[in-house]
Amino acid sequence: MGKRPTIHDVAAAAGVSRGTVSRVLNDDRYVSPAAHAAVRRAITETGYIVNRNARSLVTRRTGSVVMVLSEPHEKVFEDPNYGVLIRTAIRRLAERDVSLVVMLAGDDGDRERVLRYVRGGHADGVFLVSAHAGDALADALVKTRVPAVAQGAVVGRENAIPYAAADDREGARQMARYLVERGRRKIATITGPMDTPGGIQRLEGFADVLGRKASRRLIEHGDWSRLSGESAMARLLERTPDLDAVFVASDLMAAGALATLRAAGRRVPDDVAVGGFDDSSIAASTHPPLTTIRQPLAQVAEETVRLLLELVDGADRVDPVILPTTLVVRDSA
Amino acid sequence: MGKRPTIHDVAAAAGVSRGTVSRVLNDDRYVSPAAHAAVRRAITETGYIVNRNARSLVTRRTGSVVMVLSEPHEKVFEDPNYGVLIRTAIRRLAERDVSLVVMLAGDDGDRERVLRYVRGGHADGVFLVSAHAGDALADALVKTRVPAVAQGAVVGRENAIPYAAADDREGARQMARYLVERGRRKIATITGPMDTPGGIQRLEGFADVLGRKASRRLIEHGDWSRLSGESAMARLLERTPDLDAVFVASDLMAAGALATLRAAGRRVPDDVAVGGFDDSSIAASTHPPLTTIRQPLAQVAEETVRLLLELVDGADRVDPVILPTTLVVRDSA
DNA sequence: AGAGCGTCTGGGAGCGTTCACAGACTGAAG
DNA sequence: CTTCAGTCTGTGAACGCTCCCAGACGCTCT
Repeated sequence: MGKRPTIHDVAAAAGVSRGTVSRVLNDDRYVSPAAHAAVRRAITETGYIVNRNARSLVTRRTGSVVMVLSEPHEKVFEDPNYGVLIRTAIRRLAERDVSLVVMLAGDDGDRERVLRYVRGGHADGVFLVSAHAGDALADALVKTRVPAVAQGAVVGRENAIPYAAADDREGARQMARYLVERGRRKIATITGPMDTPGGIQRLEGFADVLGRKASRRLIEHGDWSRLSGESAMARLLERTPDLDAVFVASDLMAAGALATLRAAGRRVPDDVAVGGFDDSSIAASTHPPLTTIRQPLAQVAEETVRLLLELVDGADRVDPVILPTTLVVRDSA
Repeated sequence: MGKRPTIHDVAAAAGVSRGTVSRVLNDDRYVSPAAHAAVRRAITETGYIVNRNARSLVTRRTGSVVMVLSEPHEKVFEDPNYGVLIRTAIRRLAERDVSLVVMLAGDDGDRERVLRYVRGGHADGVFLVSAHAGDALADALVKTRVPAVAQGAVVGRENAIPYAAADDREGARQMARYLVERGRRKIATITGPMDTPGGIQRLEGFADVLGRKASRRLIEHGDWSRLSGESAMARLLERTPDLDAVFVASDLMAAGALATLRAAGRRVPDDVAVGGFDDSSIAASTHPPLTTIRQPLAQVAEETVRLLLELVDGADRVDPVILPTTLVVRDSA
């Protein structure tokens, strides 16, 4: 197998100079139709593919962005939301011929590696997923001045890092209202971690509706994992055995809560109504299927990518995007 | 913010030449301890980070591999197995400071993009996931001569593309034997797609044990998706209402089968025993929890990565790896 | 003392692009 | 006919590395 053709070979085959080939490649102005055609033909003839390294070396652009997953290793990808996010991001980026590098940021070694990667100029942008408040990596990343966006606000850095997210607070209100309307009187909630926007705002929305009824003893915290949903539900049940509804801030945790309720002999929704959040793929497959709040996660991912690409293209600032949620009624409430 | 330091700056700071810095960077022989120390110090002082593009340009190595997911877009990541695979691969590769680019190969445009990417020399290796028999992309990839491995054999290309996989056939036998031992008499099976090793070999293992009892009317095919598990189970039930067990070739499909059985009023395991395969995260959270075959997927991913790295490092061939499975008994059978 | 060998260092060349600049050509305006 | 603006093209100079070669240096052995 011979060497791969370079821009030189194409130029020779087309009977023009490197410069002209380069202009065609980057569709610059000022290329005659004839030259353009000749180059295009030469490219397919020779099977030429540009060498991104050589290009990057001079343009300082890599044609790739990095997605950083800030979760402990065993938890990352536990929630099906990750799959939606990554799949959607890849597709959207591919349309622009940008490739996606995925990195984990679960421990210090990871974080250092990510930072080195970004500082080294190996990515045109950073797509932060599930960064928590006070995340040192997020700060360091901002300092590198490499364009960065987040899926869901980074608590405390809302202005430094643009983001797209669902309207968590209003979504939680929708569910709380629904539970109240259905005549539930003692409504508890299992929140996400209180250093994430989903944790904070879904609790706020819940409190908006329940008001004084949202007492401390009806609130428990999880960490988005299924297991944490199980144990939070157990604590709730022990403390307030007569609760008749629970709003769980994610479907995955809700699946855990369901298991605990079943083990405790509570019927859902007869004894206890359960409301989830996400409308992820698990929602429809629990028993009973979850009544939940649908957040348009694919769309969130698309918008996040759009923001990132705008920044990469030179926008000096972009506005956050908040997308509406909808109530999806199934059998659990 | 000034320019990023280059190898020149480090050389100047250390009072040596570029050549010596380069030697330290690539830990070549023949660098005096004094020079080595000076360079190391200069590197941290200046905050130098090598420019991979410049390096790649001359070495023809990129320091990254690409994971190619050959599934239709809506199905990719539906199964939690994907998460395990990708998470494990990223971690293992990170140890060697290799980054992972993830690409989808769900339609022709995707496949062409992948090919262009690999042909362009943008990855040192390819990690194929869920490639089906007759996959044109796999063939084209092999022709590029870029090192490639697969998670699970690529049917028809077992010799061209090294792989790591679980012992699908023996795993299926374990489950079939278990169901027989438990006194089940009319045992059906829902297979995976018959152009994947998991589809083929898990059916073979099933047939190994059931022998003549594995009649056509007790076999249905799914496509690994939950939904396909639901419908396959429905077809089975219609055709053979008196079946008393079913071996489903993946937990995700088994979850679907469980839903169909419940809807049909069959009790699990009393009326119908259900056996899954994978022991993925869903297995423990279905109702009832699935008795299944555990395949060490993280280990499979690790081995696949190991094979790939060996090829990248110049090995001219590596042997496939087959890992043992174990029966995990829960409540569904 | 000289030869020979292993160790260490510096610097030129080259990897495949893009970019900036200079110059050629065209047609319209003066 | 000259001037000028607009269009188009070719070429040298980077970009930041690694590779290779030539040569310096210090030993040991004859």
